[in-house]
Amino acid sequence: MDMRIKEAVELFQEVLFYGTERVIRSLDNPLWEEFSPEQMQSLKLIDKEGQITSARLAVLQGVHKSAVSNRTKKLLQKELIQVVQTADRREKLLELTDAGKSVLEESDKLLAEYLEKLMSERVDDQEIEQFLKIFRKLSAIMKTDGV
Amino acid sequence: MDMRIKEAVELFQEVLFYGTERVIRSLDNPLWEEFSPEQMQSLKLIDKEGQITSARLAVLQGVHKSAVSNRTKKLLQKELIQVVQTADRREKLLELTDAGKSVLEESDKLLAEYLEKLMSERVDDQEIEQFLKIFRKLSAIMKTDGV
DNA sequence: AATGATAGTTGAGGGGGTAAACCATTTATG
DNA sequence: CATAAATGGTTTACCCCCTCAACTATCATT
Repeated sequence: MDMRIKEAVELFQEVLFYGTERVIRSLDNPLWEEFSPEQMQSLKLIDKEGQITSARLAVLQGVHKSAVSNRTKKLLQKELIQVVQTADRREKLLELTDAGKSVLEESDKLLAEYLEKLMSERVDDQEIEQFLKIFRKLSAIMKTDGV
Repeated sequence: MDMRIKEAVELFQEVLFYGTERVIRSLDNPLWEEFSPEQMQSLKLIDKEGQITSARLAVLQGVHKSAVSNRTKKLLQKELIQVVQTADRREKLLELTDAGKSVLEESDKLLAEYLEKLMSERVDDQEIEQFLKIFRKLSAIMKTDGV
């Protein structure tokens, strides 16, 4: 039992904390070089909600509103998102532009190809099921507490 | 099959790309606030190898040598590592100081407690086995290609 | 000795983040 | 109704991370 925890600690650090970072950095597709992971995540979240406020985006990404404000400015410059004014003139709703939508689609497509290739090469069918199961669980856990 | 890939893409992004970051940021232990994840990873790698060169550390972390040089300077200032001169006077071997070792130990202990609590609460025994199995596989995949 | 390769450092430029101060606007309350 | 309090965002200062290219120092080769 103790050994298992020890192994789990090593694996969690290796895979989650450091491995992913290394992998992201090594992605050499121009799309992933032009837009940061956090920017891509913003697009994804905005897309999911259709329209979203800065404040909510900050909660979903788990960062301060100033971080979102900063990122939003960059996405606006790149013309991937646009702002819609609401009745409450303090708040601004963010939504994707057509360019933003196609960047997001393209990114998902690339990632899908990547994973599909990887899985077919190195992971058998039964393992894929287990992958999904474990990742569903992780996703659920990460959403409630932090891990 | 197509649906599974689609779900896998979502889950990978949610868990690996964004979830982990969010979790790391939410860790409120002073240890994790004082030292960045990359700094902790450096300590872990230096510990594993006993003594290590800048160049090798860069390869293991998957970053440019300048990034390592920069980080090394900070770890030296915090007195977590020290430099040993070799015959080849161009290269410097890094090794942990006693302070560095105890920081690393403390960090591993905290993480172990964290995971243990988490697992016992939300994950049953059989799932833990699956977790380990999947993460071993992921770790292996990440080490060879990037994901 | 001269050329070339190797180990690290430095500096510019851009990504990420926090925290606190600061507008603007809306809501609540005396 | 007017003033105080709360809310949504922006800005600024400061820190960490990274890459890329230029540069120093040292070792190895020819």
